[in-house]
Amino acid sequence: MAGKAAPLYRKVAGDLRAAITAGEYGSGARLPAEDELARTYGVSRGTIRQALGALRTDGLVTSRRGARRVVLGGGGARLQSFEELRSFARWARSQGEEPGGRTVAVDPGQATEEEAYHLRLPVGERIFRVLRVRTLSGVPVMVERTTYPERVGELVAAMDPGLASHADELEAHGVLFSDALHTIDVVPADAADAELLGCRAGDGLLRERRRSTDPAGLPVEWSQDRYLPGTVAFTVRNSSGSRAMGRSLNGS
Amino acid sequence: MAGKAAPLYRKVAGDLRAAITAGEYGSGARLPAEDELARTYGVSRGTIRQALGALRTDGLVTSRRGARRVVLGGGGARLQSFEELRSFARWARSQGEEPGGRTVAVDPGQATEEEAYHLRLPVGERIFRVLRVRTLSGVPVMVERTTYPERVGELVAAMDPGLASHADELEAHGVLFSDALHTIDVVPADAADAELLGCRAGDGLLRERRRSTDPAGLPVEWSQDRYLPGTVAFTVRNSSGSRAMGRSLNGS
DNA sequence: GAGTGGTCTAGACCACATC
DNA sequence: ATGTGGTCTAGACCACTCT
Repeated sequence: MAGKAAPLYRKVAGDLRAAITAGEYGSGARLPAEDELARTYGVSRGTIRQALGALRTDGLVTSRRGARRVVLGGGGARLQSFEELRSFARWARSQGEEPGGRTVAVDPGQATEEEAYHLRLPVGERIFRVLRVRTLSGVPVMVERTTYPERVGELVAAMDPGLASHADELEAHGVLFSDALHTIDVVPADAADAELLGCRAGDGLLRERRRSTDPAGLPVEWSQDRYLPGTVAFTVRNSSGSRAMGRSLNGS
Repeated sequence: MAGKAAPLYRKVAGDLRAAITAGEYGSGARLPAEDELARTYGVSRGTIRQALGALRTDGLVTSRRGARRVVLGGGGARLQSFEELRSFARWARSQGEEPGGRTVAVDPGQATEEEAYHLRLPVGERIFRVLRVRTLSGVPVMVERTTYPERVGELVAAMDPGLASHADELEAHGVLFSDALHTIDVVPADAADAELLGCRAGDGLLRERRRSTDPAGLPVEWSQDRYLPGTVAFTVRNSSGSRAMGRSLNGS
């Protein structure tokens, strides 16, 4: 079964990515020139540039006008290359971990001002609040509090409480996750966190708040995840050219 | 004095960005088609696409084949748009805060295995370790432990201990920061952190570890910053198309 | 001065959304 | 059926790096 034909530039990017991680181009090595790559792959320079652009935002190579591109990545060691927007379950599987989830509560309700703001709904609109505990290989590592707009919440409410991945199930129902804005900080565990995660109240937890939207720009979730210290870390790459990250004051 | 001529696509991107934040296109509004923008700006469609690509990675607009682009950003409210790779001092100033710094210690030494790995140097190579306390409006908010390769460390060692921005000074000496890989997690404060930040040992601190490289791909610093809870949060955007972020196991 | 990446153009075809 | 964005081509000129 042939998959849906990938664009040319993705094939080229995949090839180069593989060549780099396979060690054909070590750290600090210089890539072939764009014109040369265009000849060897039999495509135009524009396509090569599109592929190299992807490697650039992945942080695998640098580029500066006038000089050959230089390989940045792993000096022999593995530097995990992260793709796309990933749900907890998908990320866990990609790490060779077994993701689990237990839905503690699903409550319909009316949007507070904060929820309404993040979901772009009128205050008081019907929403669903879901509280879940997420596990890796059976060990609780994260508490997830998510607010869904009604149309999405209804789907979630109907799911098996032990389902490992809500995201997969939602996509099967046509709810797609396209863009997300994340805010990461530290917050003390409250009583509920402490009980669910088996830590002490007041312990510092790694918090990720996230608003996700579908391809049309409609918010599909507003979530607040709290991770036990030492279980996960977040990684971000950025470049002078491709702005992808920032700090912000307070946790507001 | 005319500034160095900005590329066309940046002007277009700036124009559109301004139009969006000025409210000409509210949240959910549809942008003009690429062809129309190309005509109104008198440039080719490729240039328009380059500009729109920048807005896309900024998280200002979505895009899907077949449909007009949709504005994502703030529903009337300010959604701070972060640019580029920023030093602590520059970021603070952009937030209207007064950044400060106090260099506690500068020690020449030999690279440990970890330092050597991150700076891509042989173990035992000469490096400089710098310990600084960073303040906002005079209040300590962060402890910064940075390891520099010798050529950079020598410059830092010669700087005024009260200098607010090492990055500005380094750039003036031709040391440029181009790419960075950040890892964010939570770590308990040690005795030194507690004293310098005025918290208790064991308190959870927000930790950012960072390796920065120059435009040629050479590492220029390996840093570990520890922030007092509640002082800063990190924000990240990502999309299905432009991969920019990931989680990783452990803090290793 | 030769090589290389950054920018820009003018056109083409296709897949998908929308009406 | 039409409009729109995604992909691709083939050229061009310039700014910069390297030697």
